[in-house]
Amino acid sequence: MTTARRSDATRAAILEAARERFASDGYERATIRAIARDAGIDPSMVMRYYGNKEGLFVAACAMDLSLPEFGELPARHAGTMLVRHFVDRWEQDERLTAMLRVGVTNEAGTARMHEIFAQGLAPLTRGVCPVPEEAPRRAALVASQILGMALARYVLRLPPAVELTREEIVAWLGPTVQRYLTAESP
Amino acid sequence: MTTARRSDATRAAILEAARERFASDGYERATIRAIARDAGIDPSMVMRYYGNKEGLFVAACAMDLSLPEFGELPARHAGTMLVRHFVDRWEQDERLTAMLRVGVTNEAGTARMHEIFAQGLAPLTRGVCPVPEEAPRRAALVASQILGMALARYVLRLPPAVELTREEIVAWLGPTVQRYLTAESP
DNA sequence: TACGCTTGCCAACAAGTGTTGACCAACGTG
DNA sequence: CACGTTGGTCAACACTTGTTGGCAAGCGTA
Repeated sequence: MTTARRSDATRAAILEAARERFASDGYERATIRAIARDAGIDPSMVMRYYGNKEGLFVAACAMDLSLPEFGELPARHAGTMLVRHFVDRWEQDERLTAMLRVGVTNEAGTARMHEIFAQGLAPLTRGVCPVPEEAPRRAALVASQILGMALARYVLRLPPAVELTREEIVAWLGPTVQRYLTAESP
Repeated sequence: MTTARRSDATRAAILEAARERFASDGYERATIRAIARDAGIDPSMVMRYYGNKEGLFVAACAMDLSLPEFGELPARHAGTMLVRHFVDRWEQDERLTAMLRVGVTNEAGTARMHEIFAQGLAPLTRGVCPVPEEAPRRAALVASQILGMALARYVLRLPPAVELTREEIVAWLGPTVQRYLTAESP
């Protein structure tokens, strides 16, 4: 356990500003100078605390990959629950949008997305889908639908996608994800 | 009709190099210098022929938004046909990947995606889906699934998504899109 | 041949980038 | 109090970016 430092407030301000900038501007356009300005400090502080820009991104998007345990829950509602869980998180955690935006243009971001997919989503499907060796493929299908909605709604902001309510999204995507998880291979 | 110019070969080389760079690097990292180097000419030529970087992007991604006519075709296969059509185009036209990558970080790219959605996909759903005023919402759902697969497969390159065959994609996503188009609202 | 237009290269500009090191003030402990 | 450590600013570096203007060579026409 690391003891509290006098600079913890500054460090936190930097991380929050970085998350906002990465989420709204992407990796290249989120400049260290702009982030520092938002945080109300000098750009050189960012370097001192996080080494370089990539280190800052890693720190700003660090999170545990733990997902809720679906193993014990009724497999027939896994789709709906998964969609609801992701929509809720996406609404309240800028890191997800930041990672999606950065994952498209930055190599480290792409790698992090692969990691989250492999360690977060793929194992989870293993417990739900019928044939174990089909799990990665089914996880990819699920990812395509969930990331696609995030892309349309939070990044591209297509008006009809923005206007959907959370419950509408759950009602429409839930059965899709459920089918990708448990329906027999076509 | 514009008459042939002596520089048409160079212009075409620039556009092709630009498409490749935009598709693989995104807007910011696709520098004019790199594009010019790929095309084997001086960066200043790019400026002369296309004005500025944004003009180059517009020219490189210009295309007609016409989609095949689905109005006359059996509405019960519209989902499968739409998915097959998009997968085929995506495989052979770098402009689509370029537009997706750029649309995530660049404002002009986002605007172009809105345009393609509004003028390309949305009108097409109007002829297929039951209630006309639901057409935009259903088009957004379709877009989320199709763009999501493009994102996972061509941009993020999640291994299981890359390994899917075209026919597998059609077989899995076809029914999803069909449901988004024609199933009654949940 | 002489002229104007096109094609192309070269060198440079101004602005912005990530990054670094010197320097100052405040704090906490001996 | 003196002193090392920490938090912070300032100015500058080296580099890359989009963009511009000048100049030479080639082409077609008169």
